[in-house]
Amino acid sequence: MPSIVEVAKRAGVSIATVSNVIRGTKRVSPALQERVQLAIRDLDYYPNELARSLKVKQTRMLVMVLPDITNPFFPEIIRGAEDCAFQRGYFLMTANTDEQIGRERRIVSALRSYRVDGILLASAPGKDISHIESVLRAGLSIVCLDRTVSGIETDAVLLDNVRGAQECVRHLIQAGYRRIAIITGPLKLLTGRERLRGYGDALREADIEPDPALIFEGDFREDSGYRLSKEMLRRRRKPSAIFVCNGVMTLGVLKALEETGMLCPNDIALATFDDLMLDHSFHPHLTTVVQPSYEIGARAATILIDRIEGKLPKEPLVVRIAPTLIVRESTRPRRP
Amino acid sequence: MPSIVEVAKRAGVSIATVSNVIRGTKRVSPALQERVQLAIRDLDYYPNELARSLKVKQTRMLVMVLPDITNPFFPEIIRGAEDCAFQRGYFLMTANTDEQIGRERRIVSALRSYRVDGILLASAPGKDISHIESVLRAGLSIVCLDRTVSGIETDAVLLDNVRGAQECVRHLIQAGYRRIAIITGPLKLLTGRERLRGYGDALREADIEPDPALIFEGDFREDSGYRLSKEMLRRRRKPSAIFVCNGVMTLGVLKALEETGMLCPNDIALATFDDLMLDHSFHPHLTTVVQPSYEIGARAATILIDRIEGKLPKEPLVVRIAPTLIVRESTRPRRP
DNA sequence: ATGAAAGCGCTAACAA
DNA sequence: TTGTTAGCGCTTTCAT
Repeated sequence: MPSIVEVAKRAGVSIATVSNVIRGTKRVSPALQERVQLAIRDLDYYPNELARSLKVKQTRMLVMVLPDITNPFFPEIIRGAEDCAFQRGYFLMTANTDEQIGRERRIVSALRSYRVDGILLASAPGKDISHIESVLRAGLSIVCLDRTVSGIETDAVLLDNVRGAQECVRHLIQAGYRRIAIITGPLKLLTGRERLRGYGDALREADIEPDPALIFEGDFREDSGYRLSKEMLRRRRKPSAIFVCNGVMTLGVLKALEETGMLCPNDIALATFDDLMLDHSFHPHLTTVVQPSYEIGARAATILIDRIEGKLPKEPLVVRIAPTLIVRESTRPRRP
Repeated sequence: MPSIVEVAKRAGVSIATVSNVIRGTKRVSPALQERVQLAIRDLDYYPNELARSLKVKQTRMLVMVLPDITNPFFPEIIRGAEDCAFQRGYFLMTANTDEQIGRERRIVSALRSYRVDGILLASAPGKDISHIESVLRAGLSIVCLDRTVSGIETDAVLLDNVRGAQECVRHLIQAGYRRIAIITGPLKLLTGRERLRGYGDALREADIEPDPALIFEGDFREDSGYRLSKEMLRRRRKPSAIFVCNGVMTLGVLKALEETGMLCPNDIALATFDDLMLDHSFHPHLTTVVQPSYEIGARAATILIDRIEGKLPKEPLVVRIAPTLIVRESTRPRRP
């Protein structure tokens, strides 16, 4: 790999001149420009970003740290963030923690050593958040995504979970359902708690007292959807509708319904968070709270870069993004 | 961010000593070790990997470049590669090209400037592959994944596509189907061509002459699955079975079946590449050629690192991974 | 066992 | 306009 010195030699100029034509920092005569460009091409020269970063103390590198790259909810977020980063001259990559706080710590440490400019973080749940605190103290910018790290004050882009859940359950009520069960996310996650709150709000709004026997705490994984719905369908007093708090769990619920031989929406209505591309193939099509994932990613990246570039006031900025309810057949109005 | 100098000062030693205790390169007396560790902790010091990399000319950074992070086929590959990389002391991240060769070029350029040690590449299709050639010439290691870049000789980990398709179609034939249609991938992709070949091989093996009217060239996207199966189902002489060459297109096929009111497997049998987690929710469960994605990722990373560390003979190493056929209800044996 | 110092490839302040 | 040079934070050779 040639260095700037070799380029300079070949072009017969100083390294400062090479640097100037590359970065356009200073005026360089057309003749020299030409010669330098030629040398660069001839040598197939790529500036060493490590050296540059070392000098200017910024890498223009951003990393999105995700808990579970397998969750189909994330890819669009990445795309949104990537597009935004690129437009503003940053480079964005992705790293995966597998929901393990230990891996998250390791990754964050590595990113610190690589001196990335900023981190987009959907944190794995865990009580030991010292790695986040210390990275923040060190002056690295972090924007939380989808979930916050509790106990940490930082910029964040979150879905308006309460509202999404509320609108969805409200719709179920209007469609004539009253015994509405919920399969929540883990209640140690803010996301989990907020969606449960929206559920409760909608019920009380319609003067229905939330029934603890209809509240099932899942963990956002497929198996919990399966297990919990099996359990609820075994009961004598079954619910007339289920509201599932994320898409992956819904896969489990569908499996349980199939095994139980229950038909949706005739035997039981179903509404869920997250579109999983199932709408095409699964029958009936599911009523869904859709998150604008691309926008979430783009907003988060925008805030991160604004923060890095010092364009934001000191206080943490927390943005709530509104979801959209898409009504489909799985919640067809109930025959009276 | 403190530097090694500050650590040295605080510990009252030279920077060489600090470096030695961090890297364990040389013996350091326990007393000094202690003092250095303390200083590191006190200052919350993270070694500057940029500076280190600049000096030692390696970053221990690997990047997987993917064409479409939205395709559920990739996440497991990432996990496999990540685990392997981590075990061997490398750090792996992911970047996304969106199937656009232009983006791929930009990303590869950036990675070159960042001086990453190696690239795992599932290349976007495109005829201008100069960026790959030049990066290879520069001595950077690349391992191709899932698809090769045609015209380039480099290490690769590929699925045994011919065999996967052949076994699948062979199974259909044994189950009593004879008019078997195929929805292929883009035939400009090796993957697309190989799966078609396996299909043909299986037919000829059973003395069935492949019928051009049953061969439909798709593009691995959902819409082509939808469109092409609509078209074939409109024909007077319908096929008795469809073999779909990837999972995403199958979503489209299912949609078409539903709209046409055709039932599987009674009206038509269905077999497909790639498990999309649909097996739980979609009825009937689909006969599938499953790719061992995790293993593909892990193998690729292993080869890449071995290559980087000079442990491989000079010739490109091409590994074929065997898929597994999982037979489910969608290809139930035909009533005679 | 410890330290001094050169140098990795670049930018930017300064000189010419 | 162009060039010289110090220095970014680290590793490593060579003295001590």
